[in-house]
Amino acid sequence: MAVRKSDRRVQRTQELLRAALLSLIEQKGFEAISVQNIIDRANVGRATFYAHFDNKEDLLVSGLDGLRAALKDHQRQAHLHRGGSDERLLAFSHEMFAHIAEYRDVFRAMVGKRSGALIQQLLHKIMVDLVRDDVKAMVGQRENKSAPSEAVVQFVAGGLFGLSMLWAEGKLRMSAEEVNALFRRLAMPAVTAAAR
Amino acid sequence: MAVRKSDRRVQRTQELLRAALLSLIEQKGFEAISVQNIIDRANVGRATFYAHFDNKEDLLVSGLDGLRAALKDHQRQAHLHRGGSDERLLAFSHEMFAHIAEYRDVFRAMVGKRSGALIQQLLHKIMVDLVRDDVKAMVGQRENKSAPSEAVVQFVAGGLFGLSMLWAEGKLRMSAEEVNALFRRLAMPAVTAAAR
Amino acid sequence: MAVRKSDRRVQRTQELLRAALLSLIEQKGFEAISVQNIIDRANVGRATFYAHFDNKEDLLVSGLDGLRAALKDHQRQAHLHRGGSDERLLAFSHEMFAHIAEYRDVFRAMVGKRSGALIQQLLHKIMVDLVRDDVKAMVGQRENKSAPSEAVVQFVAGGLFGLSMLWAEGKLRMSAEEVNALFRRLAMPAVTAAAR
Amino acid sequence: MAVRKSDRRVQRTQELLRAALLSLIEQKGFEAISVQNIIDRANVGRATFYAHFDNKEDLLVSGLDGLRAALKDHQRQAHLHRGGSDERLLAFSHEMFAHIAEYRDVFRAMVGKRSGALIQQLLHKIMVDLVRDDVKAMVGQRENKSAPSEAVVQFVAGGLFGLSMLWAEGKLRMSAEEVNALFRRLAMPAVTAAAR
DNA sequence: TCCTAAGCGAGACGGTACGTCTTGTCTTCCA
DNA sequence: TGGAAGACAAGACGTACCGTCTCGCTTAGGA
Repeated sequence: MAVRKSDRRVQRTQELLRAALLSLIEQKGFEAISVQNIIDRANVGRATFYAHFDNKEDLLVSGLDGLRAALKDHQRQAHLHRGGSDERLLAFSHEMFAHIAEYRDVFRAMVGKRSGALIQQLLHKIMVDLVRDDVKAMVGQRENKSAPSEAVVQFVAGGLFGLSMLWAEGKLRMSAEEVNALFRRLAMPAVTAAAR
Repeated sequence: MAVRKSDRRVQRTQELLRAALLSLIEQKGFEAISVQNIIDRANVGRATFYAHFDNKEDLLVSGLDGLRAALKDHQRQAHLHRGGSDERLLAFSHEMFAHIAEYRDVFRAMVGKRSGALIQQLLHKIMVDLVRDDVKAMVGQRENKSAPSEAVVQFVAGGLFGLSMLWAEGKLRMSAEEVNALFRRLAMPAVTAAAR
Repeated sequence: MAVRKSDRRVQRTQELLRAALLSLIEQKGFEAISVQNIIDRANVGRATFYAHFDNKEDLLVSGLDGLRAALKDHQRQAHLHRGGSDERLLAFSHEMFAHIAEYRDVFRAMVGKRSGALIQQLLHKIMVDLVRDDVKAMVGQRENKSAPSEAVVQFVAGGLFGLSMLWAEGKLRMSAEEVNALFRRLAMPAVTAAAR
Repeated sequence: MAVRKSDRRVQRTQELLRAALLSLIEQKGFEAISVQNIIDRANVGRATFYAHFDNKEDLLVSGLDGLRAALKDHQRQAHLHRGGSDERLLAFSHEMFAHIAEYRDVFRAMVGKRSGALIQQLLHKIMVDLVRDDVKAMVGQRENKSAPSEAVVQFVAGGLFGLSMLWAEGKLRMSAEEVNALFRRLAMPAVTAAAR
């Protein structure tokens, strides 16, 4: 079925809300934002907000889903096209650091002091899922009992999260390329530990 | 100056509040708790609560400070007594996993879905500080430009955090000893990368 | 000009809305009804409702106008046909109590606890107008300063209203004939006081 | 038990709210008032309002209860002290018209177009109760089947209500004394009809 | 032993945000 | 082209917490 015009209206409203949320997150962090703030900024009625989203966390999730999908896509394509298995491993990280560079301010606000538990867990989970896909693909059936792949995944994703936060805060004077190289250098030994 | 009896009364009240908070965190997570919940559980007046703490996060921080101090202490002692430098490096981790094992339920509640941003950042920060002291002590002045020690610290601490969460959730069938060994195996290559 | 088909459609829609309102008033009183309730019951679009009426009070008024007109008509005919002036005076009341008997349930809902200010004032006003026509016709120019006809009108209409409510609630075990006789017995002395 | 100071605080808050409501009723009628309006005017928090009253109607009732009690009191005293039975009958009316004269603006707002169903029913009920006490006291056991005392009560109270409204609107150029005399002249025949 | 200051429970209060509801306007699309 | 369907801005509703406050009771430790 074709997209109805009213659907486009709905789309527009949701976009307005997502944009308002992002700009507010940048301004004062996620937790300090009230629904009233969002709908004022978006020029939208209160009831309309609740017609589309359960609450502000729901709105946030809906926004991050775009990011998640984009990264997943890149990962899929990398798996198909790229060359050596070493190159393929954790290939998404390059894309990710590029993303963070582009939206540095928003990202920083999202992981900063004033952010919110949900938002952090969401970002963390996205990284975990990306790492898991790559690690599990490499390890295959040959699980190493003393280094279960899931444990390695959590370790590497946690490390990636920590590194990303530090870099986003601008405390590392590095380009996206450089920090990506660093990440891979730190993570590779851990990943290979999982396989045998 | 000697401890006045009224001080003991103050002590007792604060202890009551901390205990109430802990039991409530276990029960329904940090964010869902209201000040009213806490003072009801502790049998304490509202004004009394605010006489001792600014808000529930303040109360939480005051509680975690005990943990932080204990871990720091163990770290200091390890630096003095232990033998080879390899053994000394990240020596606090053994103690930490033991702690987590002891308070597994509370810890799980603290990092779980329903926890709260502050509490996670606090725990994360404790780990970062512990890791930093050890890494910085090892690297000394010889910073490696392509792997700045602070970056390594964030990576390792992030990895430790991820691993701890997974283990606390009980999804890893390992003893504290085993998970500690695993952590050291995963982290060591990263740490040594910082020194040249 | 002939009635166009679309006029009939309009008529039908308005009738649907009026019927829906009446049935809802009976069910839960005027104030508790929302426009949404009405258009759901009438199977009519929201915009359509507002095309025909300003709001639910407007719809109500349009419904009561029928009743008002009918009573006025009867009053006019009574003035022409009936015999002695005593008989003619307040002649509309007989018709009115008959009406109330017929729509007892709706009437009860209209004056009950859950009704609404407007609806009561409307009914009150209808009675006042009917009484006024009769009293003014009788008194003519000979106003009694100590008992102005308008005051008598308000008194008698108020009494009629009170009596109607009581009777509609079924608390008076009387026929329409009997309550009408009672009303006339109570009101007559007041009316005659106005003349002289 | 003595009145505690906190009770006085409560008292004061409730008084503030009642006063705010009254002044707002005068200004724009009962229905148009929002709870926000009331608490703004009274300088009171929203929660405080709901701690004391269920909603704005509840607040109104609590205010009118004062009036009701005052009139009832006067009625009781009149029954004790006054002379002949004719004088005693409906003796409260004198007091009532005086009251209305004093608070003419508020009263007018209360029965006017923009008032509200509840408020009217409340005032009506107060009058009905006052009239009933007097009529029932006079009639005693000797009920007249063709003119049940309750019917007479409703008729007289309805008449009183109508007359009061007209007078409060200032359309009758009469003193409180004169309108009271008029009321008694119009009502007496009806009352005596109830007794035989 | 009495008395005074502090610690405390209880809870009223002004305020802010929540998620729900209704209103009246406006737009889209179908018959 | 008129009407059903329903999205929308506006704003009130009653509830839940917050952090401040006032109130008396209890309890201590110095007089």
